[in-house]
Amino acid sequence: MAREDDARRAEGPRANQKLRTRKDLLVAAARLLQDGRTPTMDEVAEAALVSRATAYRYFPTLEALLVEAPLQGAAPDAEALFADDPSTDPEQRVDKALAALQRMTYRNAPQLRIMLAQSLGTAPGDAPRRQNRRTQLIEAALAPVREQLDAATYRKLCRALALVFGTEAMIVCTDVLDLDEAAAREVTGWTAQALVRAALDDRAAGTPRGRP
Amino acid sequence: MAREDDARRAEGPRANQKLRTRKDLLVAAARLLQDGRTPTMDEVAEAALVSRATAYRYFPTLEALLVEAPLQGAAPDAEALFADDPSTDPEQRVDKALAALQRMTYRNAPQLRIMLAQSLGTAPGDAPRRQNRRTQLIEAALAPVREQLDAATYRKLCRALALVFGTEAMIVCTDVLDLDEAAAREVTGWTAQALVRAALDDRAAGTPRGRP
DNA sequence: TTCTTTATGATACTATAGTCTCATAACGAA
DNA sequence: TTCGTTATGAGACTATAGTATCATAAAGAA
Repeated sequence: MAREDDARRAEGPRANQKLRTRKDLLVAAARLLQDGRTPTMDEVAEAALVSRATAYRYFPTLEALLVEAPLQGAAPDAEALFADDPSTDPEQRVDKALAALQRMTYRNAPQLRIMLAQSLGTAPGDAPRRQNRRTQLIEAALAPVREQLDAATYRKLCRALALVFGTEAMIVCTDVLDLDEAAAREVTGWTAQALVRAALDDRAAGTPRGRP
Repeated sequence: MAREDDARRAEGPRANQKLRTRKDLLVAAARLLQDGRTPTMDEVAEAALVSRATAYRYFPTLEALLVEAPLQGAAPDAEALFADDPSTDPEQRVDKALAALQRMTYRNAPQLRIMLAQSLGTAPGDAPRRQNRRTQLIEAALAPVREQLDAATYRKLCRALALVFGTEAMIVCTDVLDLDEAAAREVTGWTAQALVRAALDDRAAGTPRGRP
């Protein structure tokens, strides 16, 4: 019984002790990740006041530990974000959702980089599905106009916005374009706005590719 | 003279020998990467018929070697792509460039995934720069309209298109949206087209945010 | 050919990831 | 309290990344 790959639901004896140890490791990892560098398993274990062997008893790899480390400010909840927002302007709502997600993304950039790198390593087929925050957010922002667009256009807009909304867009802005957060905000905001308008124009024009 | 961090331009004596060794390492790495797994420095060195120590004389890290490994079908050369293309329609040219890059991207998807994962591992500051194919391609496609746009709009359009043109867009389409290559082509094509039009509309409207 | 220069190979070294084993200390029940 | 169970700590072990050093073989010039 040396290995217990998933101790998420602490069962059996000493459940509380195991939950505490697990939480201590995750909190320690998150705290070290905030500094922007990838800690070693030794460092996380030391910060959590446990031995390295124990750390490996709870997480099979260092990455598994880092990936589960809690994100600061949690994910922006789609429903909460628009709960008391009477606006029906899709551009405004999309911009609001994008801003919220981007704030979270940049705040947790080091962790998200590691999580993305991890998911890239495994084959896309058999891989554990990536958690998908963006789709909910995008659909919530577009809710007021969903009925105004035909299904194909709506789906296309959702997909196009997914290119702008996630960690990957942050990676492009940082690593390829060398932009800071404010500049990234500007570019992604303009892009999202252009896409929403284009979808609405598609509706107005009738034919998908038609121009006046 | 143990280290020679950048032997790209072989200078001094035995220039040819050094060029050959360097090329052998890159070719070996590329061949191993085709299989979809990340090779060790030992494996690359052995495949290239050199010692591990020599491999480190040419590339400071394994990552630096893998990142420079050549891709199948080379990168679509921006100048060659538009050399005998008289078209000045920016939408058409952008679409052509996007199609060419995407073909290459999907052809080398496994290798590009590894390369991206590698580059994500290191901090964005001190990391070895990622090779950047997309910017040249985008600028070549937009050459005919560059003068028609003010500098800020042009720059914004280039950056926005960078979100759609690279490996990251392929990752989003595959891992998040679960699209095949054809569907990805459709979404990115529509997105790029919308962005080009939006930039041209910005010009027509005078004020960046104005709508008729 | 011979000699100098230098790219290379061999090897040892440290640091970290990850696995495994065993002894111990702490928990929880009696 | 005592006692059995078990989470933990300590440490050895392998594999790989990366560095450093020294001897050798090969290139190129005389």
